[in-house]
Amino acid sequence: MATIKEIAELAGVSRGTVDRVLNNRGSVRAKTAEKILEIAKALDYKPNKAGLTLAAQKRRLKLGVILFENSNPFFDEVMKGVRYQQQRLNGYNCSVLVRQIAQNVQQQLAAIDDFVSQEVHGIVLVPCNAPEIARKINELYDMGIPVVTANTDIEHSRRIAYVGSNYFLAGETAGGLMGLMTKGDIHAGIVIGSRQILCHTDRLAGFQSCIGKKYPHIRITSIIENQDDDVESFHLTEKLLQEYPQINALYFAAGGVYGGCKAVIAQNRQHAVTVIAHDKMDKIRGFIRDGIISATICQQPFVQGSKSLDILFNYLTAGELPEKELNFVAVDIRIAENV
Amino acid sequence: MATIKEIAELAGVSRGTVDRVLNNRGSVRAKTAEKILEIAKALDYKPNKAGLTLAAQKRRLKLGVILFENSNPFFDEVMKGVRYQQQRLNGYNCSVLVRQIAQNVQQQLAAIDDFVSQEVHGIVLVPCNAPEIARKINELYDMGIPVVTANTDIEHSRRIAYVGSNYFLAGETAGGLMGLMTKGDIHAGIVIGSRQILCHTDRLAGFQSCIGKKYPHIRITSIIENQDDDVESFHLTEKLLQEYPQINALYFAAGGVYGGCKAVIAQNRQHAVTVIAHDKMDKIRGFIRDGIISATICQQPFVQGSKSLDILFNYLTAGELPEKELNFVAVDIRIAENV
DNA sequence: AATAGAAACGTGCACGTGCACGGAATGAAA
DNA sequence: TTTCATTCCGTGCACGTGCACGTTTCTATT
Repeated sequence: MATIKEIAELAGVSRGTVDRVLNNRGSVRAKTAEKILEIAKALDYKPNKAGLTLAAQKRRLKLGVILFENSNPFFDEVMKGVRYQQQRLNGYNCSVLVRQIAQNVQQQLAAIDDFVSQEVHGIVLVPCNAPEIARKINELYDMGIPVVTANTDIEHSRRIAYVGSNYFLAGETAGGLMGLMTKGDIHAGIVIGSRQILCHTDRLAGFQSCIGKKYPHIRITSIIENQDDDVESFHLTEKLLQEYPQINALYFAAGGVYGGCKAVIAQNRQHAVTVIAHDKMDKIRGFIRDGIISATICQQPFVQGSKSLDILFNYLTAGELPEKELNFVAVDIRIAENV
Repeated sequence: MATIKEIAELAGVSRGTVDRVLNNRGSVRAKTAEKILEIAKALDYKPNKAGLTLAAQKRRLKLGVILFENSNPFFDEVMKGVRYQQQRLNGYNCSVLVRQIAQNVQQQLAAIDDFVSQEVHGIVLVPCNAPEIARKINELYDMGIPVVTANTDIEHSRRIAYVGSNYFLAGETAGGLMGLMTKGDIHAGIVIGSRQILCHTDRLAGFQSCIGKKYPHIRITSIIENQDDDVESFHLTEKLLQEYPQINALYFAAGGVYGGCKAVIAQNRQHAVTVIAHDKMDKIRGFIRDGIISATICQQPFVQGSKSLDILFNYLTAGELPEKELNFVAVDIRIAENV
């Protein structure tokens, strides 16, 4: 690997000049610059990462993470990934501040401002889907504070990267699993959180698309909304099962899986109903192990937490963006055996 | 984060002395050492990783990778992970040499010796299961050349880490999928590579264990060995299907999946037979997409290739071992939708 | 008490990069 | 020719660590 020093020697100039050319900060004669660029190209110069990070940590890096409070157990898992990366980055003299807030545009804006006043160098954000947030992200970008979105993306914003699921594909996969795990006439009920939330409707669309294309033996009987709430979910699912005794499959496209399963058990239908769900929080892990939930599709919360921070850190130290702006985590299927 | 310099100043000694104490290379008065250790503990000193890597690359690191030649397409995927990491590590002035050899103890020993004569600082190895190899690994360890095993582990050896599947668990998961994806009386045929190969028998044992415990509707009709060869696999599977017309499920526990599927299609049984297999090489990806293979369990070859090198590099630069000696890759289920 | 020898410790360089400061060369105007 | 400003470029330090070398202090022996 070529170093700046080597290039400088070959070009007969000093390291400083090479640095100016490579990071084009001007004040170099065109002829000299050309010569240096030529040599750099010939030697295939790539900046040494250890050197970059070392130089970058003159200023002790401060990163901020904003995600939703742990009313949602999913974010506990994301947090584990954040914690892991926090510890790792600590070894690079980089500190990570975490703020868990309610899912609320105003609070989110306030949290961002607070981080700015604390002079963080970059932010990982699970954005609320509002134009104010998108505008704020662009402001931050202009101020030189890069933002990485995690779990949920946001349109019309110059976030440097997104780390999370492809929700439509996850829905399709859920449909595929239900298709493979059922035979004969199937009457499927679908439980989603809310039709207002993009992630939920994306999954729903994917599911319907797959069923429609490949599995005509499955008929969608009813779609209900449980607001991601277990109590609500219990009652609505119970009502659904009573109203449609022919239902023999359920797809939980979002939260409230625990409450829904409880309703299935309360009706003693757990052997008659094939349940497909998402994620594998501790609360429902037992249901997966016992086969009450046949399969679940996970969005790798740990990876989301750790990777988003990693991307931000690399951007700030090495000035390096990931190849893909959209870093989709794999659609991860779990059944009783590999949960 | 505390630095050596800070500790030195607080202890009223020089950086060199602190270095000697922290890396206990002796020649420091007990009282001084104690004082330094105390301060280091109080400040929670952790060596800075960027500094470590920078210091380590005075000697240009050379790593060696030995895996089996691409007669086996699985290792092409592993190679992609190796290539990725190779490029990344290049940015740390670390070069990676790769050697693909036949699955043969003598050749493997020769390849190792060759790497040693080229003065590599560490080796990633897919080991042949032979005591000579284990002994060689221990020799290398004593010479200060650490070895990370990938894909297959080896007993009684002081490899610093293993990166690969838990084969028994993967087999159990295959059983679980077949159980979930079939109804009624099932007669299952099993095709493995060889009973001599530990990975294959581990998967088989896991599969049988799961079926025996949870899915009495599945009866294992016959177990055949195809030596991981597609031509062999085609003929044997064809014979199997002819001999047992009642077979309506197949588990391919190892290679030769392509040949086996071809036999199923040749018999026009693809709609009657539920096929579960492992891995998703390009060759069989079409079968997965078309639903001829209902599900496949992957061992994340890319991760195996990249992670093993990463562990080795971290060990050599930061002197850091992963928390777990056994780094199992997740049991990764794929169906048509998420392949 | 003198001296050798060992133990204990300090100093400086290397690793690769970024950046501030200052010096040298160049050109234009007086 | 001198003066001045601008462009261009070299030098040195910082970041954190490891290690070779050199120097000082202590202990033991004559």
